[in-house]
Amino acid sequence: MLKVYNTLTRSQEEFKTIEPHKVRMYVCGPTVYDHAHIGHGRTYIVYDCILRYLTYKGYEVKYVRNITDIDDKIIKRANDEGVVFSEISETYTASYNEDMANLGLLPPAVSPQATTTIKGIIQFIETLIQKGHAYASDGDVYFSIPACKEYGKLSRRRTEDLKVGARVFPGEKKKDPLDFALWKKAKPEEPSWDSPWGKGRPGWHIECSAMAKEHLGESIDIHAGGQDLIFPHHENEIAQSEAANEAQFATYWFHNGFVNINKEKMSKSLGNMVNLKKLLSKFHAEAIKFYMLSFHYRSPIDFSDGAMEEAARGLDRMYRVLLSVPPSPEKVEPEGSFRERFEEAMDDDFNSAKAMGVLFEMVKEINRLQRKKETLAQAGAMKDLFVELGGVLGLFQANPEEYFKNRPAEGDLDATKVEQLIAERAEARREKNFDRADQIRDELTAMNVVVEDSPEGTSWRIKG
RNA sequence: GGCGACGUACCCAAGUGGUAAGGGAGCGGUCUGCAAAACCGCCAUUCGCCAGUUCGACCCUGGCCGUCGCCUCCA
Repeated sequence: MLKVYNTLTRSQEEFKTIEPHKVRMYVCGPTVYDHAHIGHGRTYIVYDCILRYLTYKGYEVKYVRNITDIDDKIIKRANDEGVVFSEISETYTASYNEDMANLGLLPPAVSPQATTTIKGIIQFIETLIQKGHAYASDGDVYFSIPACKEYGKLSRRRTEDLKVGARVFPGEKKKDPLDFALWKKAKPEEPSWDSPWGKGRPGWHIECSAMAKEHLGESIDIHAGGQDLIFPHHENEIAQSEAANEAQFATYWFHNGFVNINKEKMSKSLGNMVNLKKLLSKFHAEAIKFYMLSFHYRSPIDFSDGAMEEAARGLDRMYRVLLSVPPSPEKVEPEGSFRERFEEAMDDDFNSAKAMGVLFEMVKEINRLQRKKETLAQAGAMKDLFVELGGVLGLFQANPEEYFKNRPAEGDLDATKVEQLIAERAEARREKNFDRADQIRDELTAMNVVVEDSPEGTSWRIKG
């Protein structure tokens, strides 16, 4: 039985969908004003894993992950660079999509953009005004917090507490300091769309409510995102959606932990941002996934190069199994309770760290079984299960040979040259000229190539 | 100030009211021309500190110390 932690109730609950065997899942995507960093990477890796596990469990999942392509930060960046806002949003949307693909994440069923949902957003706002939850004010439209009794139920904040720090700034047209903008009147030179309130653009929170409704309906099973979105973003989404639809917005709210650098939050001002593309150039995509999934998704991660390298070594150990064990000739469920234990871990609020422990135990068992001819078939059967379960975490999607040879390495490696040296070394070894053989190995080591001899011959890989 | 999270071996990291998964590193061994990989063995009497509840707590309660996050844009 799958149990999940729900931020809304702050407790673990049995997972029950609105419609049997179907899951409607919405994940807040990025605001595309810069390249994605590893924090984005973690978030989308985590929900990719959850998507895969739900699918493994037999659910038909409709996964929606939006792109916020109109926002203050985008406009600011466009102004700084003297280009139109769409140039910024298009550039970084493409960059983001490229990163997601390179990470090997399953594409969402729909990846809606704010700028193509304007009609739905306007309708949504009109509904809120009609129902008395929003008001127009000189070209802006605000959501009215005093009219919203349950406001604060997700973040567990009381409106009285929030008011202490909030105030209305000059130029704002709010009735209450906590009211937030649904529609923002366009300033001169700003990108804008026509609306019943004049030219303007949508506020950040309303777009997610509108996109979720358009693609998944009024009530959804899972709404997820980084834990920083709990307040105000998700709190506001709940307020809008439940006021407009008069139905529960999302049953389960998942929030993943942050990626910190040296125990500090990544931020531009601290200059400690770790760019996802840069990381992908240094490590195999699956090593990054492996690293992220070796933590519980709700825990913070203190990222370090050392830990990342360690993860890469761990994944190497797993891939070595894929390389060395022949596939089972027929599909048989191997002995042992590995599948059960893997599911038990994942059923426990997607405990991928625990599930990876099971995977490592399988590595040891497979290696044991493959040492003897009489148990080689069993090793193959277990390897098949190993690959299947690893696949649920998004791992083992690469060809093992290529994994070891095409991995990111310092500089370019001339594979032909390597093969040539290996052949030469094999010849030297045949002639028992071990001095020459070791000399060649040293040469290869200098090229970051590890040579391994076995009864079947010599293989090589790039040192991880 | 309000809300919240965390503190487990050298490092990373799961975890449970009944006595600590897994990985990395290290050490010893098997194998190997040498190595690598793999396998076998060793590696926390102890889970920030103190008190309480309990037959029994690392896991429950309270206090303290430390680290961090949200409350303004943020995955």
